[in-house]
Amino acid sequence: MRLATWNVNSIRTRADRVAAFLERHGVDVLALQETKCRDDQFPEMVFAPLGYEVAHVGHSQWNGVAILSRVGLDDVTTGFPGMPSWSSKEGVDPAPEARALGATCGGVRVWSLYVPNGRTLADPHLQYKLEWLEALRVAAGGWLAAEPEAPIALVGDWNIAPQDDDVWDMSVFTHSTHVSPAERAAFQGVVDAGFADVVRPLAPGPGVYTYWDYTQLRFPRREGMRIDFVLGSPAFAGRVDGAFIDREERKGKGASDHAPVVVDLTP
DNA sequence: ATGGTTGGACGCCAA
Repeated sequence: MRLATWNVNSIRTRADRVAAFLERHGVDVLALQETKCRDDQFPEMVFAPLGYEVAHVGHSQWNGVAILSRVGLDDVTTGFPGMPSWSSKEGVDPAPEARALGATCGGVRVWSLYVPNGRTLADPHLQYKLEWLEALRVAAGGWLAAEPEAPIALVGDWNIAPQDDDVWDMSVFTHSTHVSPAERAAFQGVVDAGFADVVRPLAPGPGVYTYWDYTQLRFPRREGMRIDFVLGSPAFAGRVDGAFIDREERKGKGASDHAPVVVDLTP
């Protein structure tokens, strides 16, 4: 089974590109982040003829996560237990955002995750990000404790560069989110709960990234960040026999600022 | 070249 994750940065703008990606690589299950649409706006009609079922949660023009599968799509769950809420505006009650979607596809429990950005070190959004990751650690740890042999994949845009090699120049990030000790500790907490990065061993750095900012010619300058990850439970990780980052997808007109991350599982 | 991308709610916020 071939599983991929991709922060697509608007599914409506890039539906054709996503369809071409699915066909080109024979992807069975694709987790998407930043679909940037409501459920009723998701272009399911592009993917149904190709044989993919779609699960999506999107409340507005922000966030939005989906799972496309041609090997079954069961037990769809929106959000995880304990997931924090957020409101950017004073006077507006915090509510759960469209940042987590779970489904069982071909026997694998897949979670499409869009971790909050954090914005700046002083922004309340960073505290939200840390609380969100802590709640995920607790929830995912519980799933694994209940079913130690379950193949579970936590995939998506984690908005964290766990290692110095995961950015092109650490000196640029001295006062930035994504590399702070608190964020890295929150990421490590999920790893310590039993979920391993299954891609890094097969796509080692330095200089291997999944995201390049649209500005400052970051992509042609090869100035990127590794912030999109496939974290697998022991049963999942033990079945991984291939992985790559599709850097070609970042090229050309109409590219997302993220590249897809692809993992192959043995049957 | 007095800017520098892109996307979505079309005026600015978010990344």
